[in-house]
Amino acid sequence: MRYHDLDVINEIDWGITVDNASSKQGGSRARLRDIAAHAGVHISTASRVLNGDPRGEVSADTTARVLAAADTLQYKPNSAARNLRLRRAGAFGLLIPDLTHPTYATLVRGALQEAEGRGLAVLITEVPDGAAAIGLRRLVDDHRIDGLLIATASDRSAQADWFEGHGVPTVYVNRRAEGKPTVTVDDEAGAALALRTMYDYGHRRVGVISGPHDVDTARRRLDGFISAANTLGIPVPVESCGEYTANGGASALTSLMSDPNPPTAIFASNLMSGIGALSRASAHGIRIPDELSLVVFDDAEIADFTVPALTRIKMPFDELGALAVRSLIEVLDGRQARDLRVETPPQLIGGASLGPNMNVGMARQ
Amino acid sequence: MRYHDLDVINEIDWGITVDNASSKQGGSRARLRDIAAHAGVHISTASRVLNGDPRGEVSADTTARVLAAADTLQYKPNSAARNLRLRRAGAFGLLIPDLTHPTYATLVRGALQEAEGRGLAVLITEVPDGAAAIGLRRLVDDHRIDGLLIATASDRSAQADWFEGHGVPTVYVNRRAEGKPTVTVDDEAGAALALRTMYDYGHRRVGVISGPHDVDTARRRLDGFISAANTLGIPVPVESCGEYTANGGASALTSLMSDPNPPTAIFASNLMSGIGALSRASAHGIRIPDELSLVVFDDAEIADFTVPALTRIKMPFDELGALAVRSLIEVLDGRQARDLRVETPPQLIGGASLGPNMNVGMARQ
DNA sequence: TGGTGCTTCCCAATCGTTTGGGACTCTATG
DNA sequence: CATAGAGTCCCAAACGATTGGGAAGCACCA
Repeated sequence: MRYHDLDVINEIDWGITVDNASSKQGGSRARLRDIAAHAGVHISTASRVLNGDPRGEVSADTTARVLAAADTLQYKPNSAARNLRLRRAGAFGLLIPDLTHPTYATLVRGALQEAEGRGLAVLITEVPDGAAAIGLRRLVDDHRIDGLLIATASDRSAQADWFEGHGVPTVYVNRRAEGKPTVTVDDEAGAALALRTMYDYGHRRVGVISGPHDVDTARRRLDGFISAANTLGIPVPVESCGEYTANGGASALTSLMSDPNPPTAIFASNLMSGIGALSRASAHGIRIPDELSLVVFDDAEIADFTVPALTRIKMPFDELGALAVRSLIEVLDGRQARDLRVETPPQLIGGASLGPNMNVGMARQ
Repeated sequence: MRYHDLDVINEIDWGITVDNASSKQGGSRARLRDIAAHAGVHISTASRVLNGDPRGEVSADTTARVLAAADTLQYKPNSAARNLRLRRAGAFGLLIPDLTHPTYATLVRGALQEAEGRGLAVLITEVPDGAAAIGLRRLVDDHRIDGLLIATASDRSAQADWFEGHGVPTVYVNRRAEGKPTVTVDDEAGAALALRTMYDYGHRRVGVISGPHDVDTARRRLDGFISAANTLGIPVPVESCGEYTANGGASALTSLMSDPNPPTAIFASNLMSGIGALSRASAHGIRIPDELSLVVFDDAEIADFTVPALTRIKMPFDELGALAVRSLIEVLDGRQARDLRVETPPQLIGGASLGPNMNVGMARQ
């Protein structure tokens, strides 16, 4: 009876007067029937020209008339009707672990824009790592989404099983997953860029604040960092496993700097842990970048306003979101898209947390 | 032909084999028809019991049978079909200016949770202030949303006209608007809390970094701050109009501190401008909180990891999002909801950027 | 017997599209 | 002149739900 009784809904009635009697410009939207009448053709013919039917057996003349009618009447197909007939939803789900993280926000932005351009809706759902995605399940149950973008890097998000069990086409975003379509950025290259930049500044003893080992991005960033170090022939970086959180970064920094032979530069493999590390360094009275250089993975406006501003690696997460949408579309089209990667190279953003290695003795170690 | 040709779509075919012949547990979902058959009643009867039809003329026995059938077959109504019949979308649009701002993320989170609990979808759209909401317009054109939540505080977002012209029920979130349903938090109380706290710490000469005057929240926070100052009988705060951005906050701080008689405490009326101010203070060599206290409006994880951590006013933005959804539902139900306000009081979060006024001479001014 | 009133359920139209299967009009060809 | 084959377009059945309007069954009463 009332709108909000969604499970008990019978009638809805708000302002929008629906003029049933072949209304043209009247209160309501033009239906296909209207434009068919206006063009003097059958409704199915109208549908065919509007959809570019593959049979393509409608004359140029009628095509023009229908198009003109659709234009003057400002016809917009009713997506509910179309979706019903087509047995689809015209929407994707997008699962992210945390809305407040700027990195995910950027990804979401990219996905939204790409989807918008294709007339697709994106239903965003926030599901903290380890939590059950009940809201998302409901979306699936209600046939509200055709496919799912899972942008959670953690292996321990048990979501996947349920959705696969229900036959929801899925693309994994920002992580690799065995035998499943994935979309990633070049995390290895980003981490390698961080290391090479540190190297160029004379740092030879470097540390890395890694993320949890059950998080795919954390593994790949660590790999990229270490193998770049190997390539340049500097000692294996000392690692401390953070939690991809500010607190994790903070305690990781303490841990790294309590080494008898501490690093002169540290790479934090995500933004929040980098911010936490910066904060903790300040608490320890470690001056950055004079005594310790810091480079963080990920970029956000905030990084320009820490003290000092963070030197950072900017990854194309907006493109990642967009590519994810395209990839899911391909999956839905039946094309087996596998591991896609955004090829836009990582970008070093200046900041002021990276400086030359002052510890000359170390430089030649 | 292919999924992505949304304007040219004819057929869709991915894995999900649809078993047309009265499938029960078969590949596809159970339809209403299936549970009707299973319960041995007509489809309309099934619909009536499942929806709690107001006519209420179905016997207890059949009711039980239908319910049982729906349970065993795990019936979930097809939302496209229901929406078509009901001439609605079962979804709201949510317009926010910037996804990466944690404040909006919190609001979004609250709205999502509330909507999820009611079986509603929320389509989030990011529209920077001053930009055209083309994506959102498309959602309206496609009948994809029943109503709209506009969470942009800026007056100069010209969106509203178009949507009102198209008869889209709208609720304004986080701002007041003449003659329109709005939902807000108690910005005045938050700002007043900031001032009273500063006062308690002995500050008498205070400054405020305000937001743009054409932004409603900025006006209300400034009002709350100033009138609290009046109440306590301390001089009218010096104001500098920022831009609600870090850069704006930074230059506002410079401006305030270049006063011959600078404030001993500053209130930044949003998070980013506060962070910008903090950064700039550091650049000026102003020690916080020893030489200058800083209290910011809004809360986010990041505020705990600036140096020093920010003393801040936390507002219930998640509740705001939830209330906004409820308000829009009321509007759709025809009830004229006007200016709602989340009554949860603002909360002061410690941090370390507020300290006692060291400038004793000023304290008694 | 026939009429009235309840209770309980079924019928069928409808929401707005898409699409396989004809039906009709030409023109070309044997 | 009959027939075939294009070229166009219309018909009608879906997609899966909701709902006003009966219809059937039964009890009651005159």
